[in-house]
Amino acid sequence: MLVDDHAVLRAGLANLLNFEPGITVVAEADDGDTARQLWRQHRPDVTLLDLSLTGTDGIETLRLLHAEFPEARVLMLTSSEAHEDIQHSLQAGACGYVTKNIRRAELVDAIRAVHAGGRPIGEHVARLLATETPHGILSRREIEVLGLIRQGFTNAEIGRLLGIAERTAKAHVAALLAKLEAADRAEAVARGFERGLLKV
Amino acid sequence: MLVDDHAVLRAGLANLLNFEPGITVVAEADDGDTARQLWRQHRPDVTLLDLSLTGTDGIETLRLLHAEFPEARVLMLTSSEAHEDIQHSLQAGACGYVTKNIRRAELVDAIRAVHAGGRPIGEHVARLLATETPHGILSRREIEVLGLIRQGFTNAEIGRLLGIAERTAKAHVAALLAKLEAADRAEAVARGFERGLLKV
DNA sequence: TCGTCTATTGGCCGATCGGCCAATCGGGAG
DNA sequence: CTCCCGATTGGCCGATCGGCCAATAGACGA
Repeated sequence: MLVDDHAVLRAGLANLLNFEPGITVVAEADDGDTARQLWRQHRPDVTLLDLSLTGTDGIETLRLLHAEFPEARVLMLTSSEAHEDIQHSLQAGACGYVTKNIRRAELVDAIRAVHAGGRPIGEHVARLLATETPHGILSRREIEVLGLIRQGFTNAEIGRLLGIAERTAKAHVAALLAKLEAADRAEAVARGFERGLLKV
Repeated sequence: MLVDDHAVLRAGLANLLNFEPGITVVAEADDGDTARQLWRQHRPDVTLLDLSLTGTDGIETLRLLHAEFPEARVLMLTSSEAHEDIQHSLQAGACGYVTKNIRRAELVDAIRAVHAGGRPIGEHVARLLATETPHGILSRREIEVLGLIRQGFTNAEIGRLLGIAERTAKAHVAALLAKLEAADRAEAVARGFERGLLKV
């Protein structure tokens, strides 16, 4: 089963995969809710899932699907190379993770590996996981503050909104800037989006 | 000719299009420079171009290609729904603009329309252009500055990087803050992501 | 050709930011 | 029962920001 919000990619991929012996695309979905519904009907051996879906995002869809059907075998096929996306996907129950830059043969290999019970990680992705080491995870308070920074609030306003002193808000900002390795709040917001802490 | 950084999409699309009578994929490129080089060799009737390319981006590639070969007929095929991307693509010489959510038949129609001299705008895209009325679309320069803000650069650094005065960088920042209705650069970055001007 | 839009630059100024130092307190881990 | 961490607060200060005023030149569409 294919789950991707790009109809063009789905059509092309379906066409391509149907030529592979032993592989048949039995269903396609362009959003998470449809995907889970179709899964119940078709029980596909393998599901290719994109992260960027309209409505329920890919991670959440994966989480819900996995909660309902722990036996579902899902291979993430996405363009994101974010460390968090990989980690969250695998933690949410994905069997594998490959990027869309993968070549045709490698994708087919990965699909067969997932079907056989393996947990393939794209070569490219594996390299990412090996090298990158995030310096620290944000506390809840810091994520909350980051959400307010995103909305353009000053430290004083953040303090007022959270019922704390401006000085304390500044401390939280300083802490999250360090953890995100950001030079200022603007870069912190960008890092937040990149790490999946903030969503569009 | 196909220009897209996702090998999976190119492979699928090529496979699919080669089944359409009268359509043959003569070349594929995954970056802008390769695209222009291949165009010189193959002189394709129609070029499908994505906006997100590594290195020279899609708009710049389009601009360069159009400057060298004004007769090139390019159909933008991308996932961005940002007003700026649509406007800038058409101004840079694109014959048409469709999103990857388009269905197979519509894509084929659009390709034939471009070949015949038309300027097709995807149904979805047309609706976007008609309905949404943002306070103002960002200029290319402003988007460029926004990209630097995102990376945590100060106005002085932005000026240095772009070879302009700090004062001018400040003017660009002020302009984009107004257009994005953002209180500060942090909110501007967030708005940039929300509008699809910035990508993860 | 005219007017609009964009890119460019200047000065001035109060508000805000981010960094550095240090401190208390409560809670979870070992 | 300690130790470490996160949340909280304080003062101080140079750097940076964002707003307001005005101006020139080139490009592009009507």
